Amino acid sequence: MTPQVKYLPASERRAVTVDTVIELAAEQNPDSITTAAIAQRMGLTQGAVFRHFPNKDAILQAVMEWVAERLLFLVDKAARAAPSPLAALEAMFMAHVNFIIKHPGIPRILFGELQHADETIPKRIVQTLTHQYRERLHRLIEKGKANKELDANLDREAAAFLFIGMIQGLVMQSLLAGDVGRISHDAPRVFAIFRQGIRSTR
Amino acid sequence: MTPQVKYLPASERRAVTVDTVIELAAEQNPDSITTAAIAQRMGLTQGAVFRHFPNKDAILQAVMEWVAERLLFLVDKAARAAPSPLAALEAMFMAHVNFIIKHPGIPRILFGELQHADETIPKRIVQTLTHQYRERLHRLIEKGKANKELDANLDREAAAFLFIGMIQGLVMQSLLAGDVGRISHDAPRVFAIFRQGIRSTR
DNA sequence: CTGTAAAGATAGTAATCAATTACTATCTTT
DNA sequence: AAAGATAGTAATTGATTACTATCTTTACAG
Repeated sequence: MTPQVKYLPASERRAVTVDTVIELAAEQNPDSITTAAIAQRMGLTQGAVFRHFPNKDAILQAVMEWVAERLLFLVDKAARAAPSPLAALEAMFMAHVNFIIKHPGIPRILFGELQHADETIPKRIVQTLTHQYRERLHRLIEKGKANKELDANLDREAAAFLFIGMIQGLVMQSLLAGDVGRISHDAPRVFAIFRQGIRSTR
Repeated sequence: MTPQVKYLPASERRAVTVDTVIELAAEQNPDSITTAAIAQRMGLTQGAVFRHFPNKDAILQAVMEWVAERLLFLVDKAARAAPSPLAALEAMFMAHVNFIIKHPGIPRILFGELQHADETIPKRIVQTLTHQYRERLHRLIEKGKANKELDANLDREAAAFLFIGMIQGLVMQSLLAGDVGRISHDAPRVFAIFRQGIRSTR
């Protein structure tokens, strides 16, 4: 996908490298993506990669930073455009799901990072991301309670948990089936049950 | 944990190897568990492992088979002992969660397997497992509908999805926090929302 | 047009890991 | 207790991988 152009300015090369890693992660186990594979996909030799990153971890770190920034941006945009807290939750959900459909490699990289036992820098970025993500969910849920849209007794932490869990589940099933397209089919149906679980009982 | 005894009969050695891999997976990235590490943990040399398994993949395969069999057994037992379909779903959920708390390495191995792009044998075992798991969920949901416990219009596939997704989410959060104990605290709260989402609206 | 700094190519190194092989220790059976 | 079977050892091999040192090409400013 990403064009194979030589002699890019350093900042562009770093951006292309990030794109390439995400692209490769959609096709193979992210942990087994070699610097040689990244270079080949860009049309460079392996050594050239190290002109732009001090080591391999720095590449992954750049990927994680891009993902965190981009995902939060898209999700915020979707939530802002929604007319009510509950609608915002659904919009956020669908925006997240669509982001994953567009970049199927990303959840795989995320999962892979979480596997590492030690506290790597990429893992810390994921932690910060999910923390900020949960904060947004908590805020929307409280607004929904004030709004009477959501059950006043709703356990907001558990609800935020379930929200993220739904996405996890969708991703896992699509990994199992090897079919990313299924997600867009299943996502609204799953959200419907969630909605029933959190909304106020009239 | 597993005792370091030499000259075990082949079948026992294979069983100990499986235990050891699950043990190691709780401590480090499953993909980076080397045959040397497995051997060392058992008190053997690296080469000895290959006396009992033709290659490394066969070890993982044995692990997956053990997990699939054991999980389905525990989950079935829990469901059978429950007084109603909805209670069975909850019992199944808690049995699954407790299984993971006891063996935190297992979900990590599972995730790791799903990452592989090609159709490996371990991946196929996971597919079979989740298929059988979903069948059980579908059956319980239909029973619950007949029983009037569950909403007659409930989308059973989406509900099964969400059920598995909840567990995924709990596991992922515990991986993030590096604290398996949190699961037992959060699991019932998350299930409560799920219950609200699927039960019949009286 | 040309000098130069940045980007990339080439050709390595050291470390790691799965797998193999020739040999040895231990158990089991009769 | 001898003989055969089973389990484990020690050393090695070939492949892979992140990373590096040195040389070459390109883009572009003046």
